[in-house]
Amino acid sequence: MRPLRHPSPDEITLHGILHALADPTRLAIVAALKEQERCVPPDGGDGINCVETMERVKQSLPKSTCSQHFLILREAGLIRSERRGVELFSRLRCRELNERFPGLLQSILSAHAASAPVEAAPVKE
Amino acid sequence: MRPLRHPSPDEITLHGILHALADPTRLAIVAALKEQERCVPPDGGDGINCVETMERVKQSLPKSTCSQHFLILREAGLIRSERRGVELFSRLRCRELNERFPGLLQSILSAHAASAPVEAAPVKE
DNA sequence: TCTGTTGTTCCTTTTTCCTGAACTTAGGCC
DNA sequence: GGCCTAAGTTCAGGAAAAAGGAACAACAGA
Repeated sequence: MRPLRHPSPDEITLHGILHALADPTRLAIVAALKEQERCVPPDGGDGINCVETMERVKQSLPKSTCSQHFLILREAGLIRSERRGVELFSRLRCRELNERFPGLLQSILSAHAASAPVEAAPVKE
Repeated sequence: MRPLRHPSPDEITLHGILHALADPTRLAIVAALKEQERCVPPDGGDGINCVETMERVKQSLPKSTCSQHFLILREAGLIRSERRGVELFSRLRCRELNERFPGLLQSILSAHAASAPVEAAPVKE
């Protein structure tokens, strides 16, 4: 099991971020982590593990696919992950991202929220 | 030669935009069109053709590849293209994009400008 | 009409992505 | 300890997407 690699702020590239967020699943994961951060300030508590995250995202994907998605998000510098026991807890690197590319993550997540409204407000029948 | 298809504002998706801009060449094209718009207000004049755009981007790619890039940008709703004679003139759909996803394009282009400074200001030796 | 330029379409090669299967790691239970 | 289970990881195969060459279409100008 190789160690978790996290890029330093100046190693984070715009291309890496856009590529990571261009995938709907990964964007949903990031949105879920952001929501967690909003609910459990400061700094989103201790993060969420992969299973819990995928449940919130309401997608059931093979474990290998999830692992890849989290790897890409981590290497893009979007999330910081930490192994605790057998689990992997991740959270957004909001502060660093906002210093590196001010407003970028916020505007993408706003656009995401606008185009994919929360399912907590479903259409009544 | 099939007609040029442009999505209406509400057909424009965040995923389409992020996917289109996740490619370095396409991001550079969009940045070049934005720069054109800045130099020739309002609305960037009549647009730039593909050859001229690729020259500003300082990339020499096969024509087929360029054609594909412009197609993807167009179908994502980022640019509006128009055939005039044998040429294809394109320009950014700034206004519509900003109404659809406020601040999104601006923050991406700002991040791009920050991470890839213009080569007009090279490091002195 | 002929020629050169611009861009498109098609098709093949290359690259990237997805996923099932086997594996690693850690915790719980007897 | 031995065994089992759950959470992720790694790897290899096939599927999907992107890149690029070649032939083509459309127009302008001589």
